[in-house]
Amino acid sequence: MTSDSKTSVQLDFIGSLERTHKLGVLRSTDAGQTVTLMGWVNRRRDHGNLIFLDVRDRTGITQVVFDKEVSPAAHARAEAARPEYVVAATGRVRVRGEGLTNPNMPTGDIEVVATELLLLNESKTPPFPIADADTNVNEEVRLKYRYLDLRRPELQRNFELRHKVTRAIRDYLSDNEFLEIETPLLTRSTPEGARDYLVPSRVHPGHFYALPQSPQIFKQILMIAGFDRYFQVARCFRDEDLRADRQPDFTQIDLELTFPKQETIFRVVEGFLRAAFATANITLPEGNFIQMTYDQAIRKYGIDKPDMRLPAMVDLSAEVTPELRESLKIDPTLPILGFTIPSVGELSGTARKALLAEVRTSFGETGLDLLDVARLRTAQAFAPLAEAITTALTNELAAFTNNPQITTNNSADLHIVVTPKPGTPSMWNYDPQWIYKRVGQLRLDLAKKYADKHKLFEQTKTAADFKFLWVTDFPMYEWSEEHKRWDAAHHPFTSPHEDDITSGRLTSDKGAVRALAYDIVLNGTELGSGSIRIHRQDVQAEIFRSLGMSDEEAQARFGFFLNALEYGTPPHGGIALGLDRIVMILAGATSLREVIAFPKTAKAIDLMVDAPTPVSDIQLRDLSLRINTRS
RNA sequence: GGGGACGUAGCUCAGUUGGUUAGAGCGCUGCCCUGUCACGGCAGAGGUCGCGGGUUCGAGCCCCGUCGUCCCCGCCA
Repeated sequence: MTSDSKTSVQLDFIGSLERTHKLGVLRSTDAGQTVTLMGWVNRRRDHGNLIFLDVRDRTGITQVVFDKEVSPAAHARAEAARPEYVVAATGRVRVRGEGLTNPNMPTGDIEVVATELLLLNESKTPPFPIADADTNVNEEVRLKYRYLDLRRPELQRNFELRHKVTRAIRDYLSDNEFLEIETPLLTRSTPEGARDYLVPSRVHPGHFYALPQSPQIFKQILMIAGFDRYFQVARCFRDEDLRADRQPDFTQIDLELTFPKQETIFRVVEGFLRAAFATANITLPEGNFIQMTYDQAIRKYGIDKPDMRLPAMVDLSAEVTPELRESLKIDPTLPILGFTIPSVGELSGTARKALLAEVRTSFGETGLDLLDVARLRTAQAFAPLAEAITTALTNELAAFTNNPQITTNNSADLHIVVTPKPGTPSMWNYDPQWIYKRVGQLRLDLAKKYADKHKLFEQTKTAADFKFLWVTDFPMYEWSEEHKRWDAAHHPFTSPHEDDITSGRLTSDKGAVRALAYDIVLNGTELGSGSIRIHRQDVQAEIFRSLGMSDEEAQARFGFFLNALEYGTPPHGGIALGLDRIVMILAGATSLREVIAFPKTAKAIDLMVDAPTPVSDIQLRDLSLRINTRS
């Protein structure tokens, strides 16, 4: 503490001194060279007449020795050095003697015997240690002192990885005839979708720019303009509540191309992901990523972004005979779903009952219930049912377990079976889709709860950690309870399947219309989302109408775009992937904040620069704004 | 908007049933130490227990409110 007020350290000017090597590079083959190293003091070990300084930069750490007998002056300077001081050391590289090497450091075979030390800058005692790799510091402190947090090797690695991934993607797309084209950040509000960040116009009082939620319309216009293939590492802005994997401003790999099939786009994305992962020394298997429809995803996983690191759900309807259904009074139109959480270990009877009770409580008044398979087995009448269910679940697990990461061990696996309670769907006011989703959620909750046991979420830094898939044929429309209308599930420029247009379903059966829209999913996280776009003005107008938008309204909102569509728009489509999420998963991080240099808190505050802030009355007056604080 | 967890020394945390002067490890400061690499030894400094109010003879601990951080739901075309 008192060091903070200490001003006695005499600092040195750098003069004409030049750095000869970075701190991760010297090896025994460099022995004998005279070198000048510059960096931060990682640690100081003071043995009196012998002092060791570990000097650190982004590339690594090198041990510098100060021997009073070799250079009393340098030794005296080293006595004053403290952690995070910036130093320049000159000396000779020496191979360390027998028993003195450090096998844990790449530079551990050598050390530099210093003849001179310059203290280029001092440092206050950092609020948290930079040198400790396993530091577990409150994020509030880390974000306030982000410049120190970023100095930690762990984060430096994350940002090196991010750079490499970004570069690999840029190179791959460039090599495949994509042009990187920038689009404006000051643009116009598009009323659908997330809330916009708005920027008031000084020149046009009462008018606002919006920061783009994505470059969607611009990239489509670039296709109309004939650029053929476009991409951009694009900043995007959405004013919605945050999560561990959601920041208000974030980066997308945005791309669009003309005359594509869905598969054209899939192959491009698979190509650049393979290249990106290769830079992290992860070789993704050859061949296309697996693919399933939205409908299949919901039925097998209860979610549109399945985590393929876990076994799927199984519809056990076939195992429950009609007579049994009758006697259990379970509605025949509703699914009975089971799934397995592998390798949770044997649960005692008490533990099993407690778990089931907890789950039942979480179901609340939803009309779902659990079958206790273990108990069913003990009742003679139901033993065959228990057997059939267990067999079905075990078969699914066996299929899944082609994955060498786990082994099947029946008694250690947790089987969960969810049934609708006796009664009709109308009684409980749900549809089958809702059941799939609820059980899918339970599957994820329990998998998280037992993550330490099954270890399926653990990173081994091999390709087996990363389970990609494409989800296709999303619904075109989504019923909005809030607005009592059909909204575009993806965005209103998405093309429906052509036969859904010709069949008239756009008006007659909106819920059944499938879009040429697709997501790419990695380990249960949505990495990206795209679609084949509408390229005909008449179809676009019809879609707007089907969304309840009058021609006048469509003109007012998207007139410029509808006009552009009338000048020879080629068929086109594309996708955008969250770069931050790709890097996060690749880095083994669980929060975007670990891979964004200057992230915001859950309340969208930047704790380092302290943003947002109020602005002066003069600024407000220039913008013709008045603050009306809500009470 | 809703639910949950957390907030005590610079950092990570402990703090019993409400009871005297609030502790530990790391870090920091001073001294000693020529082979350490999480160096070691001795001594020392460091606290508005997030903030405000209440209950009580007495509050880090109980109650109410508030602020902040994290996680989840809603929301995120």
